[in-house]
Amino acid sequence: MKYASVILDIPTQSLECAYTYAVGDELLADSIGESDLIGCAVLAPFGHRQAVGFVMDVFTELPDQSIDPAKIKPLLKVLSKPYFDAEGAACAQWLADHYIAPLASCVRLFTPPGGVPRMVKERVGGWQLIEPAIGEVDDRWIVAGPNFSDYEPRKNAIKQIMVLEALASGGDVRAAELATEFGGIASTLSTLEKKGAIVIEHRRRMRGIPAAKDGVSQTNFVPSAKPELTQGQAGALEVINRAADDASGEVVVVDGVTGSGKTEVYLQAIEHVLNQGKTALVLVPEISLTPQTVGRFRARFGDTVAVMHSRMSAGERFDQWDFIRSGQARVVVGARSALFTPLANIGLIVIDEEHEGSYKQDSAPRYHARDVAMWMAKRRGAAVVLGSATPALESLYACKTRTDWHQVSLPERANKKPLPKISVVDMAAEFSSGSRSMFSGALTRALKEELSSGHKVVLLLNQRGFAKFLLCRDCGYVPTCPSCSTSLTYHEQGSYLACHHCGYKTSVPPVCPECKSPYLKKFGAGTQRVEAELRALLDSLDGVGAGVPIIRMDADTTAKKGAHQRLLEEFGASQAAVLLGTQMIAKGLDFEDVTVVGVINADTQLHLPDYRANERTFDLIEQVAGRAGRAQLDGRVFVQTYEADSIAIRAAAAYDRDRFMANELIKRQMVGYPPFVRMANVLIWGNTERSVREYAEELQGQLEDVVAGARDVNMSVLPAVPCVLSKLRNTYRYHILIKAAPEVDISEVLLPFFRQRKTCDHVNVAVDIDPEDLL
DNA sequence: AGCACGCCGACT
DNA sequence: GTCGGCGTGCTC
Repeated sequence: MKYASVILDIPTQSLECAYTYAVGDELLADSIGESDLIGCAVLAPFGHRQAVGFVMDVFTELPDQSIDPAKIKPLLKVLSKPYFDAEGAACAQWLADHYIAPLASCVRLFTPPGGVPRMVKERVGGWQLIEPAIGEVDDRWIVAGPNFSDYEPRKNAIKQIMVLEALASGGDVRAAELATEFGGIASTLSTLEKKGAIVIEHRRRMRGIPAAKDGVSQTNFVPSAKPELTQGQAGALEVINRAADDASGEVVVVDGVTGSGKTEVYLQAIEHVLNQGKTALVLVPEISLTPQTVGRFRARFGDTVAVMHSRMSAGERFDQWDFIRSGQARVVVGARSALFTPLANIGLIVIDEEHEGSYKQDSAPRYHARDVAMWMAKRRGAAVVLGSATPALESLYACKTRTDWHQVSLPERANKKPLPKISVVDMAAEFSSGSRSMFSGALTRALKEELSSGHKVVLLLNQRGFAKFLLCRDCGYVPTCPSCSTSLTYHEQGSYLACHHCGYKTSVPPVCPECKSPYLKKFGAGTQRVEAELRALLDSLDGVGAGVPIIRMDADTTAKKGAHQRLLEEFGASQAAVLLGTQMIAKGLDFEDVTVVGVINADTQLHLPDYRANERTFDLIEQVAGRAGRAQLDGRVFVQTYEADSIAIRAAAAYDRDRFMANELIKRQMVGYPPFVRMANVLIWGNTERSVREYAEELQGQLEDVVAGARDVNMSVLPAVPCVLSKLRNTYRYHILIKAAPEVDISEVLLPFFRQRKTCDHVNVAVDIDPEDLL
């Protein structure tokens, strides 16, 4: 008798542990071999009803002595092919433990969305098993039959003749294609098939990919040319290849300025592991996952490239998932969720734009793709490449302090062009000299010069500043917390300033405490208003005028599917034009005739109560500067700011990351932030302020007991305070920050407490390990 | 005594 | 997530 350990797909905290079921021999015989039972969806009896579960492990003997053998029931049915293997099961368990998340939610990461059977509650009659609505789809293909050349259609059988001609000139055709061209052809085809002139074949179709001749593979694929590597690229490739050959989970940080050809290094490193019979996984931030990005990988590796991201339809994802599972896919390019596709034999995991916050999932399980990739690589003997023009401070610090992290630099652009000169424009000075415009004199002059000579301009509106703060327009003073060194956020109701780390509160000062100016501004401006002002400005400039289009790219204008792409094409096709947008335009754009880049408000996020604020500002400037002067034309960059003396902005303007990093590391060490401490953020939210606050305070006490109970652990629980976004979508939010020394495994200490904690009605609790932000 | 309600543990 | 067992407290 075999036994299966099953995690039930019922998302609740009280069903965390796996249940053991007997596996009947006839069940195995009817479905699949025993080794493949791991990862399968199964139907299991559970109390008086049935539930869908996933097999985590298979045993030949009863594994756990504590279970009464009489209670064990047999599994009823195997519902699917395996979604993951033993390695995947181990990963799900690790995710659940490390991120303190329900195991069922971690297992679900491995299943193709929409393609999984589940139990659904009916209005009458209780629970019902719903088999997946999404599965394989076939295309009908018309292929020449045995009598193809002999068959003579009647002269008036026009449709028959057209079909045969199409077949003779273009080879195999899809029935659907012929139908769109010639209209109803069903009877025509059946006649031709009867005569043996054609054969109709059913071939598996890949949704989202133009149908290829034999369903999947392109027969006439020619890989794109491998360009000669620069010295820097060759050096980076060598380090990566060595790490891949070492197969011990080493990490290589590729620190390459924009345009330095990081992608080519990835391509050749992937080729290296493919040649050894291994596979490769490439993660890209969701917004950078454009057809062009995928195209570069397809151009080199052809139809062995699978793609996986959240904007694909459920059908497309299912097809790609199945393509990967079949083993035909050798390279997977995708967003963070691609980590969980069934790619076997991974030799290399590339994470591009490694510093991007979107690699952290913001709902349970709150995993970070980089950390999951590193865990996987270690287990499976792969190497990890972290690529970025602005690697995360933590990554650079790890390279300096750990032997299994390596850093390689690509300091030169592949086209040998120098990086564009960055000018910092002090907006406080502009203001005191009488200008009230949001566009400085220097930027206005540059707009006029470049647009009138037919070049393009990119303007970035740094909108990551929804938390309002107070700013003195004369001296740039921003009120900060006396004990936390973060800026205070402005609260409309009650008109007070508050610190969201320690709870410090103070009233709004009537004049600037530094220079006594009454011009205290509450900060935060929208793209629409900037667009209107920019339009007025352009229309007033000689040689520019109303003919120059402004293309606005923000969350609003890119909401529709394909809008992002369309706006970029519009910008590319224009002569002189301005692209005005939020963060999303900071990276990946590659237009040859962009000669000016302007950052309207570089400092808004400097004042967010976020310990990464300086780093994010530095990154943003470096990233957006790389958009200028990518081809023959020289580029200029203007950074407008009220914080002209801020280290982040000064150092970014000088492309001096070492200086920034040295300064920032000292600050982080003093105030106690990563990489010098590890953090966990406990979020508490619910419908009434009082119940949330009271529960948060109770939880704080319990957590303090937990930490006190853990011996020799350097760890502390900060007081429960309202979140920066204290009221969000009608829920009230509190948080408790926990800090620990870097060597402490926070999850290990907190896990038992949260696993046994009873859920509380009306108040929800979530733990965020290594939080990306504390808002 | 009889019943409504809420809490708590079991479910393999 | 759902059920049933059990204790509490109110009602007939």
